[in-house]
Amino acid sequence: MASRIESLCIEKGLKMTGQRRIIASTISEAEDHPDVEEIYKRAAKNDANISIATVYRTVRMLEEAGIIEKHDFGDGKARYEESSEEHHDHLINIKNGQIIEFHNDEIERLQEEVAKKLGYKLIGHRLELYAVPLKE
Amino acid sequence: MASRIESLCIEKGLKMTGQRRIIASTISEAEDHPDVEEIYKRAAKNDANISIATVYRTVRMLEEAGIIEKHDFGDGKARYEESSEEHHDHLINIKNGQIIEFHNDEIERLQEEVAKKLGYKLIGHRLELYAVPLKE
DNA sequence: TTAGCTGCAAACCCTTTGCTGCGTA
DNA sequence: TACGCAGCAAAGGGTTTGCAGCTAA
Repeated sequence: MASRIESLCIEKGLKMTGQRRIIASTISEAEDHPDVEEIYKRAAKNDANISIATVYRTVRMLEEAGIIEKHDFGDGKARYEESSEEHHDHLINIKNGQIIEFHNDEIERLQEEVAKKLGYKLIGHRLELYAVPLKE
Repeated sequence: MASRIESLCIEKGLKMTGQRRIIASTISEAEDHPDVEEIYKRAAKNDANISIATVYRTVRMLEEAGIIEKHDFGDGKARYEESSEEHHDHLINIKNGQIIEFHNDEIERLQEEVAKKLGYKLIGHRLELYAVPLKE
């Protein structure tokens, strides 16, 4: 059966090539937030012929389609994850780079409120918490 | 009298060169969040001999000294502003790129709380609101 | 005097793109 | 078949760096 990503490609009249299938499922299976280099390495395990240019083109396409999300955690390279139903923000453990997802309705609400008070309509936001473990 | 930045350079045993003085006061006088190219252009009005490499080296030095703050609003280039007493976050008007500073104690408190609940001690954060004007 | 700084240009890193041949629909 | 796509390598944008001469302390 066609995966979620395949259905979306068909819907948009895009060709479902082997490379796209592999790159898409690589991101889908990732439980972390891999950068392009990492996606490329993982995808290459399934098809050594994929080029990094194709990975760049594919993640851009998937991002524009809203299928995956792009993040920038300040290390100069883009990281990706599959879009989820529930919006979430990220806490980055600065000791080891581990990323924890969280969601807080109250913060979300306050953001809308802040924007409104300043005379703006909130379209999006970026919230990252940089932290260290309380104890080892 | 020596400016705040000059005092800090002396304190750290750094040389206070003409270029550093100019770059520092350029950032100090800025009321926006200029990128390196922009700082370079403004500084060049006072001394046409400054090179962009020196601007890069100086902003890095000032940032490491905690004198200025580096931001990345997602357009691929670093932006700088003088560190202020009061911490603040940024709302970016995505219609025109204008940046508005704001501060919200409640959001700050909730961030600490979120981190603590996840077993972390909050060290820093990044919060940006992307928004459009409510009406023109 | 001398350690540290500057300017220049080359190098770097991540990302995008032009071109040509290939594969999906 | 035909148009979109892939691979390759070159180019692009922001940033860093090696080197040789210069300058603040």
